Amino acid sequence: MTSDNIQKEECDYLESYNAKDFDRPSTSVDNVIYTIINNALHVLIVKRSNHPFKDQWALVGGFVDLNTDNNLEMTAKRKLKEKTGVNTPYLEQFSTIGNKDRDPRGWSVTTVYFALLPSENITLNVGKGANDIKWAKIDNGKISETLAFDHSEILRECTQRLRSKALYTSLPLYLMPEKFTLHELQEVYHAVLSSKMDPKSFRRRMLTTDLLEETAEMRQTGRRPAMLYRVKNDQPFFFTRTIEGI
Amino acid sequence: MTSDNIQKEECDYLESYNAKDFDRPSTSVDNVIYTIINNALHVLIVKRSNHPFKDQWALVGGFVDLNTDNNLEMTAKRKLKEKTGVNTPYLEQFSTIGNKDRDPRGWSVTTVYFALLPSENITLNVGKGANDIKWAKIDNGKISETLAFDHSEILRECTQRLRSKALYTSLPLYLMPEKFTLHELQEVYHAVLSSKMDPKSFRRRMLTTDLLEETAEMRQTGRRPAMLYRVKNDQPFFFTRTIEGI
DNA sequence: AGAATAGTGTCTTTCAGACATTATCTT
DNA sequence: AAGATAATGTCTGAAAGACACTATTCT
Repeated sequence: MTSDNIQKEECDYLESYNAKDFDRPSTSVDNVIYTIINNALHVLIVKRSNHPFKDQWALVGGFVDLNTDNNLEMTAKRKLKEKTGVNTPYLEQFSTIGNKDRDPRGWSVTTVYFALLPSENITLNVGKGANDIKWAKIDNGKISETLAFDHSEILRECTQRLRSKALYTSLPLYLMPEKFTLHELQEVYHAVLSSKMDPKSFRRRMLTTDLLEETAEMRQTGRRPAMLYRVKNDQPFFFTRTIEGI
Repeated sequence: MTSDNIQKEECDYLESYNAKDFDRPSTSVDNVIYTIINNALHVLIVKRSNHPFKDQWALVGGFVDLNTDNNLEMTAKRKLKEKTGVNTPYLEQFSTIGNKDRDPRGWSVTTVYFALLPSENITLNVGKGANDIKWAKIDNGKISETLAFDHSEILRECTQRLRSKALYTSLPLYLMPEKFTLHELQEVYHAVLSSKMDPKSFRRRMLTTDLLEETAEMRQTGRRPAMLYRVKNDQPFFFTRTIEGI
């Protein structure tokens, strides 16, 4: 058969193809949206206003809308913008969970993204499908609320991933406001890692790369003023060695 | 409203819920199955016997079967077993691609897994939906065949991921036969990385961890015989520093 | 002996760990 | 001066890089 014939055949096939002929799992996206508040890691959760799991807390997510979303990442960004009013500076696909038991309505697939945001300039908005929204504090990798579906497990695994990445990447930089001191940055690493690091090792690591640049300003704290830095290069950086907590 | 009432309400909701009421993307799984043949990295591809992309090469994949597959990983393992006759010693979820353009039939989501297998004991089988199957040699991150859908790009990105993981993990061990020499293991690392490593550094790294154990045998090569090793601990190992190519 | 492959000795380099010390500010 | 926070000096240690060297086999 010639290649032209195959193309003709494929057109005929596509015309007669009916997307509803086969059973398909439902497809959603969930976001684990992290920020830092009062030196502690927090995650954004919403209270569901619809069944199933009505009135329970859940991650920020929703079904893919085949009409408005060109791809999965657009679904993630749409939900994130709807709830926070901002575009996230960092969004990474974490993992996809699909099985027949996670949703009482049947076979369901969710693609989980995680986002890192500075907490300034965010105005929380309950948006569609929710009647409450809040930042939940992460303590020892867990929050006090029980989440809908398998979201508690997703949150635990995602936070574990963020933690292990903080040992060899600059990802926590995406949680920082525009200007910050090295000490403040180290506190954010501590919040993510749940462990402390040697200040000399930490500063050496941050300053020998080309990640930061000094501003002309100092943070006036009432004690010795601290140099304010800003991010110079907004690509994530991967160190060749991991750093240890204390 | 009491919690009992919510539960009752949820039951009513689920009874009236019809899974076909909303448009859903099609959901598939694709496997990037790697092995080593003649000291070169290869990937398993099949020739499609159905539209779309009929008679073109593609990764080993297929739609999720909601009746037989309890979760996404089962779909991946089912297709892998169907084509190779074996269960893979290593399977990792790589990434999920979902958009409206990747499949001419419309919005489609695929979850990509990658597998690492020793090439022994494999009997290739065309299985369903294919009329040919073969190992394609990966040269500089690419194969000579053009793949269906977005599979060429998926393969490129997945191979890049495997490469970067080889710099700080023991993953290439899953490509080895039961017994192997350190030199053979290093050759496999070279095939994955497309670059050479210092033999002293490589051996030191492999032997100071608890990954391998000596067998009582030597490989007779016609020159100085080499010690044969086997894997002692089959968990993947993460080194705290990356190794450099030459 | 010479070639080929296996494997080692050892010095250098890099960067983190440890921890004492100095610097700059306020009260 | 005392106290608090910011920042550095400097020694040690772990593991990789570089590369010359030895070991074991076959012809």
